[in-house]
Amino acid sequence: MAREAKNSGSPRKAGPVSRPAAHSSEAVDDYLKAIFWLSGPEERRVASNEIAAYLRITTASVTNMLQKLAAARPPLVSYQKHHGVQLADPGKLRAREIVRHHRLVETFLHDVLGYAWDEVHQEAERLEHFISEKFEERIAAKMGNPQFDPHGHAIPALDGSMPQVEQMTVHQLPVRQRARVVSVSDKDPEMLRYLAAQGIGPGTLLTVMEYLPFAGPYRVRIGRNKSEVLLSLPLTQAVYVAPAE
Amino acid sequence: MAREAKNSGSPRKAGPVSRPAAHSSEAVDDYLKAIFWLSGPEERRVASNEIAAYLRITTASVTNMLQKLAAARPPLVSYQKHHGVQLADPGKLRAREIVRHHRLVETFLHDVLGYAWDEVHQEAERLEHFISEKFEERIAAKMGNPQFDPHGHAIPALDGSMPQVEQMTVHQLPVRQRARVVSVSDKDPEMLRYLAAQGIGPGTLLTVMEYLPFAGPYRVRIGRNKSEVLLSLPLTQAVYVAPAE
DNA sequence: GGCAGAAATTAGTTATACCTAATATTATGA
DNA sequence: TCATAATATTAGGTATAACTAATTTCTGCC
Ligand SMILES: [Mn+2]
Ligand SMILES: [Mn+2]
Ligand SMILES: [Mn+2]
Ligand SMILES: [Mn+2]
Repeated sequence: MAREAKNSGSPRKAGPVSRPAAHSSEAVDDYLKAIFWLSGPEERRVASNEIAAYLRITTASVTNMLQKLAAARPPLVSYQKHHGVQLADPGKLRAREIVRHHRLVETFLHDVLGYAWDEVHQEAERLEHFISEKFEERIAAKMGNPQFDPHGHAIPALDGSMPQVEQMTVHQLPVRQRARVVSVSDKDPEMLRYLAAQGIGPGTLLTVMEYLPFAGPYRVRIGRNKSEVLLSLPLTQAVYVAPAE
Repeated sequence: MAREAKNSGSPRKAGPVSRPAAHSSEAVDDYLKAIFWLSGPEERRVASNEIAAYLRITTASVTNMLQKLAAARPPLVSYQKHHGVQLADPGKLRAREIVRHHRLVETFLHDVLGYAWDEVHQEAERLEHFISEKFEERIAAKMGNPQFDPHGHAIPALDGSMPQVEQMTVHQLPVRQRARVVSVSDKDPEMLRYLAAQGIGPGTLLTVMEYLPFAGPYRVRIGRNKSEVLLSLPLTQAVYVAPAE
């Protein structure tokens, strides 16, 4: 992908390209997404450090890319040497668009193509960069513009807006406080398979009955008062819930 | 995409990668496809020249890449300096796999997502490189393992085999010889829209009534003896037919 | 057989995006 | 306050895959 530099004359592929704006590269997309997640809802500055760990690359590479993102016109990030970055508006918009792509694709793979919920993340992680606006629009339409992906994550709207859902992890949930599962981390397929086997997914009602000292496990009642399961600390941190009235 | 070179230590993305073989790059895929098409059914050697024109890049770039493809282990092409290339078996297999991806994706976009037949090629041209084997398998299954794409092109089987259909262009069709449209070139969206408007697509019965000297136009009867249309030389070369019994 | 022109290759450059190693800056705690 | 540890930046290098310009090889024709 070393084209479109000085090469305004002849695009490498034939056919009229409808997309007007120059698309950001996969690498740029991934940095924007990383900053988006790491900066959190309060949109705090993110250290090169954190980005490097998140993307599993060196801090030198990160510094390099941050300088490019800041030098882009319009700038995608606001960058201050030695003091981290923040997404500028264009960068934030692009990050949210990629998140929309990711979650729509996940939902599509799950609902339309019958993928298991632990299989969708990996494929979406790649495809999110390469689908067109038309593809996005068509799969969204086919599924009736879904609001949530298979893991319970909210799908950003076309304008980038994302409903902020009030939520905490099971780890943070007080004992005996009944709660409903909002979403589950999609990063670890094994964890997802295990949770599914325990009957835990978005919508599941649960109550922490007891947590044992020194990092659990947690004894959790599923549903009204049916079964009980034991969840390790990592599992309780991967399940997000909202207290039920 | 400058990873996976000396970088055996830490893959850039988290998560266990199920794909075992190192995937070829988009550029490599495109070269293999170009050689595949240019060498034709008789699999003749292809000149750097032709590849450069087909991919709209310089011959220097082509020479460079051909040397890499030949140096790969196992070699993807058989290359002799100044005497063009031929696909080696691994290259041929990969080329056919990409063609399978392309045509399955086109069919999926058309049949499942409701794309018009002039819109599918561009999107498939990109996605063919990035879908997984699972995605391929799932869309194929969802559509009942289709044999042909929306333009009438045969979809290679999983083992790479492609039925060789007997066909000629309308340009080559003798006058008054009734024929059935097998396939239509998918490269030019405008042409596809025009042909669709004339009622011409895979399966259409037609007869050349007359061709006027000096590059046409051709007077062509559509169906049994309903309407007649005029087709320019480029159009008659874009429509492939098989004589009807 | 030799020569001109076409085709291909080599050489050197650019851009992206990674890397390691060396250096600089910032933050902390004695 | 100031030395040291943690962070970040710079400098220099690699690989991919394009480019232009210079050079070489091949081919067809006289
Ligand atoms: Mn989009
Ligand atoms: Mn998800
Ligand atoms: Mn495949
Ligand atoms: Mn086609």
